[in-house]
Amino acid sequence: MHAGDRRTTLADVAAEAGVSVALVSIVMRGAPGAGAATRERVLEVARRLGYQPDSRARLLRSGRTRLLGVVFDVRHPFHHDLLTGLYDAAGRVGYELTLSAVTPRRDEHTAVEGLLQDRCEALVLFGGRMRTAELAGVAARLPVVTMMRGVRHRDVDVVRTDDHLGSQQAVDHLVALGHRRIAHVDGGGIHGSAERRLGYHEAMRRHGLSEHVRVLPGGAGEEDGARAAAALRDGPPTAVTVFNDLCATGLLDVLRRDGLDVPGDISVVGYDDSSFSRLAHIDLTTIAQDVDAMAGRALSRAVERIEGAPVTQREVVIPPRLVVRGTTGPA
Amino acid sequence: MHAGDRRTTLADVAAEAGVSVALVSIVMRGAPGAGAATRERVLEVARRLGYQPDSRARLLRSGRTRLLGVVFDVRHPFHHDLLTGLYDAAGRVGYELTLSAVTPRRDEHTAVEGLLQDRCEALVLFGGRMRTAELAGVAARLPVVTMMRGVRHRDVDVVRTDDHLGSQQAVDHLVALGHRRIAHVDGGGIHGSAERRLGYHEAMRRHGLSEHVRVLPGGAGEEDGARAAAALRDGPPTAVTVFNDLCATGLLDVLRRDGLDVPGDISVVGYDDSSFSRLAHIDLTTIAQDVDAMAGRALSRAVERIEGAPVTQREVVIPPRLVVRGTTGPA
DNA sequence: CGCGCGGACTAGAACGTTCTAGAGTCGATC
DNA sequence: GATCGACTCTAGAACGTTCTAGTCCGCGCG
Repeated sequence: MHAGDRRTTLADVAAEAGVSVALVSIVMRGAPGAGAATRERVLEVARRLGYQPDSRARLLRSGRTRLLGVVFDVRHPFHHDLLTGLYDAAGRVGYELTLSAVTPRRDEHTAVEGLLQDRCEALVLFGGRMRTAELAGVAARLPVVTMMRGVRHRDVDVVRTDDHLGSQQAVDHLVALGHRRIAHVDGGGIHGSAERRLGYHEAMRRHGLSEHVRVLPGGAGEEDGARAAAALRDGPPTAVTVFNDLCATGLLDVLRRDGLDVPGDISVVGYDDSSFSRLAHIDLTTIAQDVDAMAGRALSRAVERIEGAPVTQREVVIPPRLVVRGTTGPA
Repeated sequence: MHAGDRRTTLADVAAEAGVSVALVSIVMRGAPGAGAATRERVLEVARRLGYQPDSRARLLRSGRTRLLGVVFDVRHPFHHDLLTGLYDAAGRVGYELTLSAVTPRRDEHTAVEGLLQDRCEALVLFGGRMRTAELAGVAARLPVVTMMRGVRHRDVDVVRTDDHLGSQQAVDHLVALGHRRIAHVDGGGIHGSAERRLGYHEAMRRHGLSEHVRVLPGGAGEEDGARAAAALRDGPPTAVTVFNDLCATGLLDVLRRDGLDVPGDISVVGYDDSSFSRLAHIDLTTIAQDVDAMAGRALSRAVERIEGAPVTQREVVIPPRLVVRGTTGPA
């Protein structure tokens, strides 16, 4: 059924309507230069023949593609929120998005490679582990904006959340509730964990609580949180800030199994506002990243670079926001 | 920096290497018809000039695109698992994937439209609410495979899980544990809920438990599950099968707050094996869909249609699998 | 009456590939 | 020594658009 039949092209429509190909092109684009009557007739014929423009041919001819490549990881729920924001932002400035996913068996290089062949005008990379040198190599070809990670290279733009500030917001919230013995569960070597840890330190010092500083090894997974909870058994603090939500969930689980009441005996703050942290059953107080702001800024950085505007600020840092739910309460 | 400089093309490489454009094309494709020495030299030049093939031009010329369009919803975690499987399957048969996302502010029509312009050879649609008539309209243009929903139209292929069987597996599991008073929380009008409800009925009858059949109104969300739990307060059954995991989570939460022990007092089975159901804190027994099988079958259906193979089986139904975790136990 | 002007339309070249057909070279076979 | 085949390479058309540079026509104006 779909075997031999070529798709209808401008030429088909032109022949049927008895006009030139160029004129049909004009009509289809809504460009000026066609009479009202002809325009009407051409559109009718196009509809009747089921004409669909071929974006490849279109873009091939007109140098610009107005196409932005996005690399995201299917495993990271936050990336999906970000995609939503990015589609919105792209629509506003008249760009299209093409997506390329990273999966457990499809790495970033493959994903980026695919987008380069699609002749995107810029790349937006969510997180990822590509080395600065590799990124620079890509950035020599076309503008690259990375999100949710830091990159020290003048050709690579960065849009990220102020993790340093986020940790401080968590601590401030706990201190306001009367907590003093506040521990922090670390993220290990993962991107962002150093900043979150430093923010914790900073806030504790600011509140004159340096003597109560306590940092436990953790990680990005539930099991890391569970291990940290076990380590807390001797003399638990009254509150904990945790590297991320998943880790916080593992911690919470062990605490509750140990018979502790949350937030009665101990308060917990996560980080990321992952979708599951909203579940009534988990109901985790956490630090949320401002998705729309991040998407908007990433997009405008990309467009500025494409259009050759001077780069005023290579690194954009967005303040996060505390979301208070049920895992924090008075000391 | 990225302003005036055209990207390097085959012609540039050809000129620099002192050969014809056609030969460079041959070398870049790894096609036979070039001497070893020249091949080497051309590759070197291409690398030096940073040549990147232009997939648009390439595909434009060679009628085939070997491109499959995929429409997924950013909000649905299960779609991401499926994407992973689909990338794998596509890689195996030499097809590329282009993704188009549905977001809260970007609907299915927009997503499909974009893919049509990219000249995909077939479309794979995850779930979605498009009406059969609309789907048929698209399917008249190119092969369409829908997943995780039923469509009664001879041009639209379907790959889905056997929800009828899944519900029965849940009931069988509970009966094997000694449960007899087993209730079902319904999904309301959502796709798939009728089948899951019927499977429950069927299994209860098969086990001679028709007198204990009890169906409660529910839905897809946590709050629906919470409401169902409240409705159970007078004379709770010893076990419940629930429309999906999110709903089950809401139910669980209320049950536990009511002081019931799960699975001591009551067992709960969810449906979908959503990522959060694996969290230690939730640890939900559930019915999992076979992602790899679904992806594989969807892909082979698409390819068969593209290549004009006779359609032997329009609807592929994959059996689901029970995943036993911590929310079920002996009666 | 000739000229210029603007609107409607068209021919044909581009865009960067791939594909078809064929040209040239060299060594082996008859 | 002519013919063949294999191999390497090339010229040029094609894909479906958009863009540039027109042509054609009618009309108003000097």
